[in-house]
Amino acid sequence: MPELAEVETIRRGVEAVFVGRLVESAEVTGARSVRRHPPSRLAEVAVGRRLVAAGRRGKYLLLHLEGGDVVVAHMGMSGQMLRAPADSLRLPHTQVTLGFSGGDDLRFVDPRTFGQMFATTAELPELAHLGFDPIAEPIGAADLARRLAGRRTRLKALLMDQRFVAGIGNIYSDEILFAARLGPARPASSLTPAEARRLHRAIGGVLSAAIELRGSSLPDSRYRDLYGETGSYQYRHAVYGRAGRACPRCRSEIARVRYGGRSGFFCPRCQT
DNA sequence: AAAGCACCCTGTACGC
DNA sequence: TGCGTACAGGGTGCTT
Repeated sequence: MPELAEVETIRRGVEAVFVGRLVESAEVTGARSVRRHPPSRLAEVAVGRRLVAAGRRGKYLLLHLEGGDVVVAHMGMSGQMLRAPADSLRLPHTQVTLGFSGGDDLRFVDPRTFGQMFATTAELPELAHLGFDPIAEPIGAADLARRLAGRRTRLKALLMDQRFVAGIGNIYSDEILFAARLGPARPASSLTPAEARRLHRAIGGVLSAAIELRGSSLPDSRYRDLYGETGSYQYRHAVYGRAGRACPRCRSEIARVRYGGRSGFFCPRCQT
């Protein structure tokens, strides 16, 4: 399930491989993946345009085209963005194929089709709801503390709320809260200044470390980078998916809880 | 404002 | 072996 760290890894790959090349073709083989706009729109906007930059906002990958338009991709639960030679066989569930000059495709493969791609303008109106990006546009600890103060919701829910902060999902919210030694059900407004600083530090620290290790590829997750390689941050997970196992800090049992149909993991002893 | 839930979807794991 | 079912969850939208 690609979150900020995984999308950032993909972004870096796209930047290294495709920026500067010309989009020569755009083929949609999965209509649901481009459901936001008419299927023909992607090709109309992208074909004949050069890719000038690869960006990211939260979990959204941004392909900036010559002339200002942007192709946006969200991987959803199971989406992969893969580099492949243009003449190679397509994997099952290949939804969109962008053919670039030089003979390489950028292919969007997504079995569960929760992800999507669409073309839009440089102002990105579809992404206007997103909160700050903790890596691309971080805020200070005092600013974070102020924003937490007005919110009575649980910390985990707030970290996963894309309108509050963009890019954090189920895995990294759990890992961040463990690093900050804060319980997932703590009301955001209950944090002391010291706790808010811990949370601020944990957000930056966990996400930076996860990017460094090219994201998390869990057995259940389809996440691969542009080259089809797994990440390795899953080996650093302290709590996520580790119910019943020992907390790396205090050795007590990691607990699993459910909030609104989603599971969360935390150490009841370390995280208060 | 916050929380819960159904929905979209398919691969995987599990029980019988 | 094979079939049916539960489960996984990001985002959206609706209800409580």
